[in-house]
Amino acid sequence: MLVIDTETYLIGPGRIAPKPVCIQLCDERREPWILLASDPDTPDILEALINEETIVGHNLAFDMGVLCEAYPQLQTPIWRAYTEDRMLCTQVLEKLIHIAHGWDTKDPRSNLPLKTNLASLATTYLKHEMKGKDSADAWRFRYRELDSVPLEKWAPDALRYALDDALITYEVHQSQRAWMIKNNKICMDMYQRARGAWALHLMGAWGLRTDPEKVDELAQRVRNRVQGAKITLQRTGLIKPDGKKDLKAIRSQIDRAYRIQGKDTPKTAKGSVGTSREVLAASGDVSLQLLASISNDEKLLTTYVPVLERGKTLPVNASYNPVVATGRTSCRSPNVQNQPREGGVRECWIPRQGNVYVQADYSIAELCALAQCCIYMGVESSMAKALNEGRDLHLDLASKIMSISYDDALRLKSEGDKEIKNARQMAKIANFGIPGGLGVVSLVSFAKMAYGVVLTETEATDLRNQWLEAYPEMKAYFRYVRDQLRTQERFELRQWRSARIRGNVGYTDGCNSPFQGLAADFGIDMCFHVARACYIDVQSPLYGCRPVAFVHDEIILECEADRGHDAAIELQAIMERRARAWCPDIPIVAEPCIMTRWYKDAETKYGSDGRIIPWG
DNA sequence: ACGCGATGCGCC
DNA sequence: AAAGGGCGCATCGCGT
Repeated sequence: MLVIDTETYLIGPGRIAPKPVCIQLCDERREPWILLASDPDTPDILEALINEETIVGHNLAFDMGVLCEAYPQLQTPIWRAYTEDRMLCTQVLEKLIHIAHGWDTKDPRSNLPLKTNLASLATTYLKHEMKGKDSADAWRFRYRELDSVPLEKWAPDALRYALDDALITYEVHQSQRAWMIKNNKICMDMYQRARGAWALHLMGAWGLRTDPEKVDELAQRVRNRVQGAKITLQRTGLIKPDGKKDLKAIRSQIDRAYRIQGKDTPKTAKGSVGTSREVLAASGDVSLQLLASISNDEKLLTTYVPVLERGKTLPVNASYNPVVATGRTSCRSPNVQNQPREGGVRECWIPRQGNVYVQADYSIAELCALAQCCIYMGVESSMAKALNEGRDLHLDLASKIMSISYDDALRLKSEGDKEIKNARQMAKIANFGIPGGLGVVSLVSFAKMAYGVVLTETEATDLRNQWLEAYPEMKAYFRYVRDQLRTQERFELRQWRSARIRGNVGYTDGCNSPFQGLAADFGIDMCFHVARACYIDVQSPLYGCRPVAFVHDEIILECEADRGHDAAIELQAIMERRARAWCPDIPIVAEPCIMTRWYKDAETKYGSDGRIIPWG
């Protein structure tokens, strides 16, 4: 086992893999040593080590990105080591440990906020304070001053700081292993997630660009609408002279408006007057309704437009979190996983000159994963059966709701029958809502929120019963979770196949996690395999493509325009193959397409020669 | 000036 | 028996 750490030039937009200054190493001898990046022997030494050892690092993906960029000869060895489960990130492992215990705010071992930076881990595991006592920390951002400077001339603190990081990482990792064993919480998917972290890091590092003209158009449009309304609202006192909302005034006006209507004032969880768009819109008050009408544009203007502006001149480098409680990933700075589908934000993202986006997503990934979970449980699954018969799952349920055969449902749908269309809509509500443990009351609001469908409680009850009848295995699925909770308030969940542990779950999260986590597992696994094809598989049609975004069941690559078709087909093939590896009993389908921008509902579009051409 | 809880809202 | 989950981000307002 070998710890690798690097000190580098500074990071900046478009510079996520900066030039290294030195590489520190530490193995079981616990005597860290250092290689100068400028030493011509360094890449060969590293190559030999990476070919042999299990490599450990804190935020390892960053260091591997640095090394790949500085020494192209290391690319293949690094990818091989990831593929052979010889790459391990202590930061990712720490997150898995937290999830396994079900911790989310404080680390009970140290009573400190739950963080995963190296200093926090040193405190928690080693009782070692990395900061404050000396000047070593001061070197953190100054290593570029030491580029090509022989080690004899380094300030002792600069050397010590660099070496300490490697040693501490080594010691922390030993402690993590001891902790997992002592608490019987071995994080079996730590290598898998380290792979995912690597693929996601590369996506963030490559970055996304925006279309300057489109961004300006959007910004202009949205700004005008918000500005106009704000001037009016300042006169009515709902917005203060400084442009900020006066929540006190807004809340009291909402209260008044609802009283006038003879309705109860909507309250939040903590008991204050709710101020959501829905509340404002239903207030019957013109000013409040005006406020509601700009809510959407305000969100675009404050959250999304500034990021799009940045992308006009520099790559936007999102940073991904390779694992959260359910097993999914998350993304920040910016969060490219929650770009609005409506309003023209997505369409501002464009591939670099001469490229197209090759994109694909899994269809009904989580439902497929749910069916596979039932099979893993040893339960016969009619959902799996329907999927294996190639049925559209929503239409299948719709046919059962209407008490007709699947073939008749297919025929009616193709004829544009209204009743079957409605039934299929109801089926979607059931399929997407109920697996997570939605009760009747919540199902009603879920239908309204997500689909604009108004259900009575009776209708929701019927729908839920029909769903349970169509998929009898789901009774066993829910029963398993209930059984866990018969003798305890919370329990420890073990994911199928990945064996990832999630501690401290109750009923609804206990229902959700198995299938959401399984879909997340094959999603991130797919990212790794796609990225590997893009970066090092010279034989692959994806070679040279660059993944730029991952959104749970969707991946987007930049690809040279004339290679789009072959890339799309290969992307689909890898995606379906990786899904199979996790869900061997379910045929999971990926749908590829080519786009000139990030369109929300792009579909596979064929040219006259039968090859896929850009959508939109 | 800054931190933080509450609230609301974007996505899958 | 009943029970959607879970991210990130911006804003407001209060407290230190």
